[in-house]
Amino acid sequence: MRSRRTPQLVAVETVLRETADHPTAAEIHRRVEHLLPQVSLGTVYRNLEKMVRDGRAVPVRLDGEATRYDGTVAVHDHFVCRGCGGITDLLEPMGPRVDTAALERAGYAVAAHSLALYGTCPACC
Amino acid sequence: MRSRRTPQLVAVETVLRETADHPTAAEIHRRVEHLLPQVSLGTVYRNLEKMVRDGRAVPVRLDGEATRYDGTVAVHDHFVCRGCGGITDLLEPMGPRVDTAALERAGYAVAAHSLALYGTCPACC
DNA sequence: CTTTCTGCAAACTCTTTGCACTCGT
DNA sequence: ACGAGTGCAAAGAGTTTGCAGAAAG
Repeated sequence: MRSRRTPQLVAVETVLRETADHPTAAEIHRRVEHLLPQVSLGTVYRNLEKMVRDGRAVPVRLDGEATRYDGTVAVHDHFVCRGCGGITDLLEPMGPRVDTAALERAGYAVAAHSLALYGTCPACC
Repeated sequence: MRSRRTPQLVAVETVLRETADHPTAAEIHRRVEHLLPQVSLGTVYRNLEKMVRDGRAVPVRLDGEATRYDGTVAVHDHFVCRGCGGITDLLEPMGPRVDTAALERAGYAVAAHSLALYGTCPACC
């Protein structure tokens, strides 16, 4: 037996898949309670952790806030609007180009990166 | 009276200025205790916070770890080695180029960014 | 049936804060 | 001497974990 598809796991997956924002564990818990009233926060954390391990969710850590979870699994960056607080996924081809040529030339092997851009989004003028 | 130059503040500044690594508040506390044996962790936090407000230190948040503090105040990025765990400041001209042209064209105003690169440093081959 | 998963609550880590006292200026 | 700063210890926020019972396969 490897992994069980419990209603709690399904509910967390559903919530994360059906949202465009980047909810924290507490926010996900609140939304899951809608479907499964007695779900515990600990279980939400355990299922999020499992989804991250399985590559079905991505934890996003910004500033001094709690960890947020992203259902968009493809490699991408984030834009954080200082006006509305919204977090936008930056996927290709809109995403920024990160050029690490100088670094690689110096002997660093770059395997991944984590990039958040801060500023004002079009809606916040 | 605006701001006092207490021995505790001076000690935190000294520790942060004289280190190349990126210590956490707890590590800074341990090193400061060397100079001022009875310093409290709360005071270290308060002085770090003050230095950050004054632009004399930069908080660095990576992964799931505690906040680290960087005495290098110039805008720069970080490289985190998965081999040795070391964190390297990436200053010009070695730092990566982040090209946000596509984003700006779409109406986003980018004011700042936070970028960490992960991989293997030259020393860890 | 077995083993993973759950709910609950306590524990843990990191950080902040209230209070009375201290000490720069 | 006055108020910013300090030590201490308690409180907060976020996250993890031990345990006994529930339930998926």
